[in-house]
Amino acid sequence: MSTMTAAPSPFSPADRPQLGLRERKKIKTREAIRTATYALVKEQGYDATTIEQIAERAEVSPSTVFRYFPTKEDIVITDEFDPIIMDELRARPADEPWLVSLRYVMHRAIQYGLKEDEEVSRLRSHLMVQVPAVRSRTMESMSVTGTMLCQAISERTGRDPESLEVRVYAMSLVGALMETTLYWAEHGHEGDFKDLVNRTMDVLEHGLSD
Amino acid sequence: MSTMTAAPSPFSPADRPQLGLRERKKIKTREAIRTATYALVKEQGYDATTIEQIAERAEVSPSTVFRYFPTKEDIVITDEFDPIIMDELRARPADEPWLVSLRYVMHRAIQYGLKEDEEVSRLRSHLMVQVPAVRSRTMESMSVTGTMLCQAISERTGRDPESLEVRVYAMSLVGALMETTLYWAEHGHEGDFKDLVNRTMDVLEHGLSD
DNA sequence: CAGTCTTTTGAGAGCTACTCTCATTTCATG
DNA sequence: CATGAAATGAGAGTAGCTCTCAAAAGACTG
Repeated sequence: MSTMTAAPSPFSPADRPQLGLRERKKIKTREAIRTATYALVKEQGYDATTIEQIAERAEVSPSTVFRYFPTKEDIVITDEFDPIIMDELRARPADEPWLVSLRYVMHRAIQYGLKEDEEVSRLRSHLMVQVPAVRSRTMESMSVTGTMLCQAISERTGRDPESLEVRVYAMSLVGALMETTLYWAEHGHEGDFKDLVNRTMDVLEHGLSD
Repeated sequence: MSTMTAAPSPFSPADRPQLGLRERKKIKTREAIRTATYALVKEQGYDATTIEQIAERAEVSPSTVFRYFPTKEDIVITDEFDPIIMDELRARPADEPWLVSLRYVMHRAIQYGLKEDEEVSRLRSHLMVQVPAVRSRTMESMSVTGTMLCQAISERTGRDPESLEVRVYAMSLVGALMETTLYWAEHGHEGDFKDLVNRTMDVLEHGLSD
């Protein structure tokens, strides 16, 4: 999911020879822009990094950067995890309790995301804390994740994905996970993120009461 | 709270003669900018409205607009409800169940906000749906509301306001209310917003199960 | 392989949100 | 009324982002 840590891309272009040269080049360009951005941001900080610099290092024109990413923040936050989470959720046995499935899939996503490139994960959540624009944009992208979750919940429970109840439920979940990520980053990424997620899920299940 | 509807200002400058001329002028300028913005946005839409136009109609210079509001979105979304909600929460009897207090205060806030200027309320939530930048900025400001809620929860329950549990709880609540506002706006503001909030609180209390 | 068609790219102009500086005006104070 | 502090306006400058158009590069057909 968008709030979660993630690697630039789950697949390298070489893995998809079935794609035409055009498509493969596009994927490479996309990765080049993101890699350049991460490097520059790490060197000089987010605000000091301009699109022009990113374009230069990625060896494309500034126009091309905007063609691939609508905003500067998107270069940092975009990931490809939403569909993966969806698939994982669908793959869970239908009789498994919803919250159990959710917890399991979250753990999988964390495992997957962190393994891919832990440093990028941390830089990203760090930026969420430091740069308001990135945080805003992340939250914005979370609403996409929320919509996706609504769909998943609907498939599992038969409820209307457009109903207020489902939407509220999904959004409160997404908000909670966002806060968990922030909390983790604010505390220097210490401790196991998985444990934090567990505690978060506990709060959502039982409230603050116990 | 920030996601909630609200009037430009709860008090008119005339009500505070104890303030110096300087302070009163500042309040007036602030209101003039906001009023001008609402009018222009209503006439031409958000994106088509430039800071220059706003400045012209408010009869100030563009520099002054930025001196009062850090970003264009802030002109639209800033409100003064967070402290009011805090006070209301503190005023509730200490032995009242937390969720009851919360529900009560939410209703009060809605009542208050809608009465002040219903049209502005609706325009604002409409912009949340239509303009991504406004939605992002609203979400951003919600984290402020979330922090405030953490404080309130802490005062009521004695828990650490910085703990993961409290923060997650507050943020899921805020996210849920945000989604409720969006839902209301997407459905043409039909029906009683109070009822929607009640349903939202039900979901938060009991989950989707029942 | 040549030629055509389509997609992608680069170059550059242009808009606007936003920042910073400095001179001027406006209010507060003794 | 004079002196000091704060708010304003004017203007220059930065950078994100959009749009247009012509050149370059991959895809397809005879």
